Amino acid sequence: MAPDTPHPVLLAIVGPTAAGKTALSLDLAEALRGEIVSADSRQIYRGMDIGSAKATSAEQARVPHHLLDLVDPDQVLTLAEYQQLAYRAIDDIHARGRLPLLVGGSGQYVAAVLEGWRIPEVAPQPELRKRLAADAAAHGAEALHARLAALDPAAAARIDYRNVRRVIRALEVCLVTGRPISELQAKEPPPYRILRIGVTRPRPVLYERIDRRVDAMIEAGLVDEVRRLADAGYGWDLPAMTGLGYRQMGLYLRGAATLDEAIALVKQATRRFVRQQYNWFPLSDPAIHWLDPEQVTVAEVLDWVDE
RNA sequence: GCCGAGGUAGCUCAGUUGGUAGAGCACGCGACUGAAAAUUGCGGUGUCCCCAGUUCAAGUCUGGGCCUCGGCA
Repeated sequence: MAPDTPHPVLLAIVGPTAAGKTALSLDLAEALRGEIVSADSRQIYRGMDIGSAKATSAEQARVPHHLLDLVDPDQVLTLAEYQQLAYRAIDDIHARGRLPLLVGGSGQYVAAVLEGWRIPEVAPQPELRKRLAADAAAHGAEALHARLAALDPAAAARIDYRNVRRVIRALEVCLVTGRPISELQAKEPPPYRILRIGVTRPRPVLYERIDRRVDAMIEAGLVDEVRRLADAGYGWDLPAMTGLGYRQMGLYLRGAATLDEAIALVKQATRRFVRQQYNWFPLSDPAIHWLDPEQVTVAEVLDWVDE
């Protein structure tokens, strides 16, 4: 047989919010004839542009973007659906002879794509979830967790009983399929040569950038954007409306906080989010080529990508 | 200036009859397989304003000082 054709390359740009992933990925995509596949759980919503720091129309004109504006804020796009769409977009970009860049800060989305999570094929069952949640409220989280332990000890051992949301999902899969969720979960790495670039900054610098970015979002009209969504009838409990910026502006619009308080809350929540993101993208991960945009030039990054 | 209240963790504060401190938030570290910017676990934080005194022992009692807030002038 002929030597294997090398797997096509997938460039992944990961890292915490406000570190500069967008700027770097635009430069790289232009230089490498690439197209951007967003891995951002907030930029999938139409009408949520400022708060989600979505690429502007000017930026989207520079480089083709995929997986933005997929659904309205009252619609749900599940992880499994996102994963499928991402693979489709990546394969399509490859087929056209271009380079896909997976860019985003939603750790779970990135992991699902790069690690090839095989996600149990059980769509959310709203009424079952409601029943289980009521159960937990009535008899306690431990009782619900005990139910899971009876059906799937391995899964129960991995999930804290107080994390009711994840206990419910695990139970949901076990009850619907009749099989333990822990047996249905697997990883099948996708057939790409994956290069991971992590964009990072010293923590204090990052926090400073967050503060400035939130201020810029306010100036760009975040309050109006959120008001428009609320006026359109999107409820504050929707997943889309609980995102950073939207939730806190909601407090302001409902009179539960002053604008200054709401702004401070956005900044604080974003810092917390950054810490959570580093759990998905550890600085110690040898698979990630970390860089600080202040320390390297795009040309140097390109050299590295070329190997 | 007088009267009152107060100074304890980055912030807001709790601290029993004296036995060298603790909550929330912040902050730090983790988990994560169809809600994930969600949900969730763990963990420090420290001249207890300063000086002197009483005491085996002072955040706690006494005296003095400094500062903050409120009221009255």
